[in-house]
Amino acid sequence: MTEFKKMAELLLPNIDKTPEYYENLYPARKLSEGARVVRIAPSPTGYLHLGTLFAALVNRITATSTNGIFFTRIEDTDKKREIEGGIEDIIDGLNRFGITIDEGFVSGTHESGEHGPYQQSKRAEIYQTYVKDLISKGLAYPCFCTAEELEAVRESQEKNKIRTGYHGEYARHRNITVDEAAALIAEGKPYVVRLKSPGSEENRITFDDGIKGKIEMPENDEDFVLLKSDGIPTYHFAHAVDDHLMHTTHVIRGDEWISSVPKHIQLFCLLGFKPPKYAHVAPIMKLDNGAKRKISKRKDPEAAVRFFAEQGYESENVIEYLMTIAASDFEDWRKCNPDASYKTFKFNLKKMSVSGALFDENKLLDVSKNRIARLKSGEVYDKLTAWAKEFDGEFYDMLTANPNFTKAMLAIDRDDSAKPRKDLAKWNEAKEFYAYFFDGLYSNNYELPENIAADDAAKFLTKYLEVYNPKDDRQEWFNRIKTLAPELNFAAETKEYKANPDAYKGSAGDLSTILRIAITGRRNTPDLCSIMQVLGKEECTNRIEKMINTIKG
RNA sequence: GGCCCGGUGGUCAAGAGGCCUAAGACACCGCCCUUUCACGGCGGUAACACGGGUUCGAAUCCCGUCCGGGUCACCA
Repeated sequence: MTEFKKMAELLLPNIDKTPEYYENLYPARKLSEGARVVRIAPSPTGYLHLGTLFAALVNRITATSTNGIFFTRIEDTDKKREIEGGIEDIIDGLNRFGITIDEGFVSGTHESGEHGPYQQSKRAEIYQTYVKDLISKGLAYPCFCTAEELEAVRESQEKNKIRTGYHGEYARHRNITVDEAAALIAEGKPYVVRLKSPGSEENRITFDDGIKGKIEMPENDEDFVLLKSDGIPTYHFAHAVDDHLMHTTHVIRGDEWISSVPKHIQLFCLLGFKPPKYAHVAPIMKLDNGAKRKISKRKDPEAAVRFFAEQGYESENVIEYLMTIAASDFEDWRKCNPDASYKTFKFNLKKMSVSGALFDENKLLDVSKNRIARLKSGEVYDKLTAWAKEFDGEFYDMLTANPNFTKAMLAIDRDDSAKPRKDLAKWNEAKEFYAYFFDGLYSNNYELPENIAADDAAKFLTKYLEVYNPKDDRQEWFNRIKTLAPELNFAAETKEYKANPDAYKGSAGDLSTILRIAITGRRNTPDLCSIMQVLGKEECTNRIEKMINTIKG
């Protein structure tokens, strides 16, 4: 038995499987030509945030547009940082945004697929099998350095302006013998397993990034950690083993990983795996005191996807916005295909931006408005009440007390309009926007514009009550106001008034403003005639009388 | 600091040596439409980081400077 094999047996005596066993267990996928197998590998160390959602979306549409597979894998190798409910929040969150998952963790609690388990904490034996193989080939070894020792080396390297890290002559345990290791183990010393990197800083490696193009970097010469002292792999090692065994073809991930690519490529080669294609997505940025920086889940409330739900952004509208960032030609496509699902958009990784885009809430608002404007009142009702049910119980009760009333309200300037209003971008704006339809929200202090005298307002409203007919259509409704205009010394036609402003107190438009204030307490609202129809004769009459009395009293 | 990547209006961006007098969208401003607001229509302000090359010709290619971002863990 060689020294290396002895070392392997010493370190991992209980591992009796071989890499071949797993190679046979997870045979290649049968997929059509050009199909891409992609994945997202979140770690449950926090809640679903915008960056993860974005990466998931890009992976999802890549799989969709190539008839490939999109799977999820939970990277729970860092037990210290893991949070309760993290998996559920991320996976179920993805589902809520309409990101369908073909394989792996398809929900927070269920996994499916032939290539599992899809949770790294359940794959320890697999990783250890490959590590054992590496050790037995002299490509990995145990390192007994303590954190303090490592830190001391790093400090001295810094002081002497030497490249920091565990490489070359600084790789202290690189040539440790079996006997030495056995002695240390017998003493109960903890250790990690490191890669014995055959690389050199002098050599350059190049790879063709799916988004950024050709990238050239020094080869990895760092004896980085494969297995932590608890026997759990680091990200790098788990990535190589998992994506090989799961037959990932394209690794699409955040560009903070670019600098690790030399490690990853080296690992794939040493393990005898074919490396996947890499594509590194630029992060979504945020402006902070004039400086651009990666959006952070700790500092930025909008980084947590929960924020959008609370605000009442429709999840599909957030996706719509993210698509505009992911593909610069998406908006043009949308213009030509207003009704199509974004999933049918022909997505091309190569067209993605190489640098990070600033998160633009104005744009999100605009995209959302445009989408909501396309909805009919029934759909708006369903979505709005679904939101209110979760985030605003009081409003929910108001909305659902009389569904037909609420739907009629939502239909104003929407259902029969060729150019539907674009006013609501997110549901938390609705309460304020529609306040005057609800007893608990409506209030009125009868504030008139400066050019209208209270007396005139009262006179007009009194006369209006005499002719008010709730059955009027829009045209008749306004005609009635026009007919009242002359006797109050207001111009019936706006043009007339504008041509000769001194001859009148105002125009019919001003009179409708008085009515609008009486009914809604506001100067600006959607179509007043429709509002009055929805409110009904009794309510309108009451509101008008109340204003008359307030002015006179 | 080393190593990577990147710099076109306030934002997202089109742009592959001549089609660039630099598109489009968001935001902003103005006008028109209009019973208000919104919608819609029309118009406007506003950009190739800087300096050197290469070339008949540079936003586009090369070099340098500056600026920004990422990364240098028993985190992912």
